Amino acid sequence: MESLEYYIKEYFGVLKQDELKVVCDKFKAQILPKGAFLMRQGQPAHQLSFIKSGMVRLYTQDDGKEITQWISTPGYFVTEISSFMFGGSSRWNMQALTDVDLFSIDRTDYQKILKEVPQWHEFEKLFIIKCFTILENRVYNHLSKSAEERYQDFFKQNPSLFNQVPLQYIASMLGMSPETFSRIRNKQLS
Amino acid sequence: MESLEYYIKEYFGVLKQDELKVVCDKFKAQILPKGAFLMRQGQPAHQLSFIKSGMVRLYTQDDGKEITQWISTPGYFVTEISSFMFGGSSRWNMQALTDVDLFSIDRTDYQKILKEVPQWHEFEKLFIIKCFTILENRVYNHLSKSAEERYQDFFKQNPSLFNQVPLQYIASMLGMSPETFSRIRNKQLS
DNA sequence: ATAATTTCTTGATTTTTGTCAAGAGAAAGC
DNA sequence: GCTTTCTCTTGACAAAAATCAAGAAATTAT
Repeated sequence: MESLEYYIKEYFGVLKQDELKVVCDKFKAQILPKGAFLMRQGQPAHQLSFIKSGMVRLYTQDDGKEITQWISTPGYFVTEISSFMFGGSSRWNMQALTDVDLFSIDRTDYQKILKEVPQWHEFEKLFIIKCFTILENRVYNHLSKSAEERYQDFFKQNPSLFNQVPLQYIASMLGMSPETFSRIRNKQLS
Repeated sequence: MESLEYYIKEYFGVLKQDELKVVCDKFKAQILPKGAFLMRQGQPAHQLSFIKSGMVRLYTQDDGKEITQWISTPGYFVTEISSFMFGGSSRWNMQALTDVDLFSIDRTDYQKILKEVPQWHEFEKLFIIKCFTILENRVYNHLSKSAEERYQDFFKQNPSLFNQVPLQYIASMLGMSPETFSRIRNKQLS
């Protein structure tokens, strides 16, 4: 649980120690084997999870082809926020790429946080603004950069991911075919 | 000011009438001529604006080339949220594409809203989650769709924009060259 | 109204990226 | 260990998109 406390402090700002405990206690440890689904496209997102170890892939499957939206790694939170907050159905699948250790909270418990930590809305707000800003940069990358530049930028920021997950998923997430990814990769190595 | 009240209700949820007044009164009418800048890349974003009429382009200029991130239209809010909320410098320029009628609020006044409308953090949170969700879809479009599909989707949702602003800006914002945009457009018309 | 500037289109060409197919390599299952 | 399955690479080719250049069209300024 220590890691969760650490990251909640990091992402959500400085809570009082007792508040931090209130929040963390609502998260429950959860273990999922490789291949298991945390969430299914078209169904409601009933939980928010913090990844303690392992990796989770967010992807959509539309008329056959799969698009990997994101790969979540230890130390990050993961959910389909629109569905989790407003109800409605999730736009993507969330599947464990490896065995995964999580701390998860369901919608009901999540809503109880507010009763005990009045500032919670503010923390959420600040957290989501940061996420929003990162996404804006991601859009910018697609407007201004070639596949090769997107590869390089992402590799610089996440070198370790490249030997932990199937590269085709990283390719998809960066908006290129596996073949293009492979060729760029080859060029970089030599 | 009626339109501002209407949209604040629409975006930020149902406030009490007196709270709504508190919020709206902090926004000041502002008129900018075509070509004027609301904000400059590299400088702090000191205001949040609601567009009453006219259009505003958000763009970056890096090593010569210009990337249009977004074109904001009447009924929407516009700022560089990271800079506005956290300080630091704005990632893009905001320039009036036409004469523009705004209601604007500066950071100082914005922060005062909280003192008078305790729920404001929550409204902001919900608002930003919606924006975040829209951005996620925009990323998805770049991962999964061709230039032509992005054109068609955007045209369906914003047909009126196409005869109101220079098309090269729309092209950039959709992640394609003006020439590609022009050819797709030609194909659609015939 | 005319001139100057900006924007848009079009063609020719190059570059980038995707697709298809086959095989090599790695990982998982038995 | 061996087999099966999944993943990655490579080549040949096709398609998509960018670039360059020139001219047409539209807008703005004078």
